[in-house]
Amino acid sequence: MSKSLLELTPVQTVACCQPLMREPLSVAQAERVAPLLKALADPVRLRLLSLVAAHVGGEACVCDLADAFDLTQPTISHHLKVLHEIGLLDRTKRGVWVYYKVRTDTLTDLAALIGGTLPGSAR
Amino acid sequence: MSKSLLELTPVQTVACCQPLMREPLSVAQAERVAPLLKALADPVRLRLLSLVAAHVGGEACVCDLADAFDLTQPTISHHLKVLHEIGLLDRTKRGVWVYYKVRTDTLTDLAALIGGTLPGSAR
DNA sequence: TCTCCATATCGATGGGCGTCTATACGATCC
DNA sequence: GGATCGTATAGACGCCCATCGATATGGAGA
Repeated sequence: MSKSLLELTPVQTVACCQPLMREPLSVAQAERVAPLLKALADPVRLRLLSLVAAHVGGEACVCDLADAFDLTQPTISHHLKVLHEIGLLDRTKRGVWVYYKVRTDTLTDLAALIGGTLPGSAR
Repeated sequence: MSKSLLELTPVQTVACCQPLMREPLSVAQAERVAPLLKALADPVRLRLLSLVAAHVGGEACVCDLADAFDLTQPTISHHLKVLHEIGLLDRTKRGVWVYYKVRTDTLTDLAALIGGTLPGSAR
């Protein structure tokens, strides 16, 4: 688990209710979460993340991904770097190829913070 | 529930697993979700949302919120407008005051898309 | 070693956005 | 109706960022 990333206490995470909704976020918390959301807040990066996750083995190399977009290779590489540096993608080099893999824990923490883990809790 | 907002099928929502991780997001889906995340991806707006949610009755007027920030009133007003227009805040005018209220359903849908609704599903 | 291929870095550019000041709107009260 | 108070809009400015073309890096094969 990546408690350190969002700095959710185990209680907050386990309590299974929206920390965002329970008590006011501190300035520090907000400034730590915002960059993560900013990294996600791009159509290309959302699709990249989803493509990587849905790929066989949960990982994909750049060559697998670039074809899905009408963008240049440097641009794709840039987006992958953003996702990697923020902690949403793991990066592994095997031979000439670089494989990216989704860090599910980060996404899970983020979702817990945003919406909690209540299945039918819309009220 | 606001299925229409993110356009999650009931199955995707109920299936309670990360749609983002299950199959590649369509271009249309990504372009619909990204603005929502972009609206959230700002420290001030995160804190605004959280302040509104944590306020008594789940709603707060601008005057309650502005004091928590070192920003001008128009700037706060601008951020509230962004959150309102994207569907994260409801807006009600009572007399001279305007009250904002968090739309929990939108947040819940978003969280379901990002991380699913699995309590301890980090893997 | 030379070449080729996959990926990353660099520098430039155009557009979007967070913030400000100034001002407008609209409701309440005297 | 005029003053006042809460909130929103308008316009301007500076910075960040998505994208590009050009180039660098570095492993694999001949």
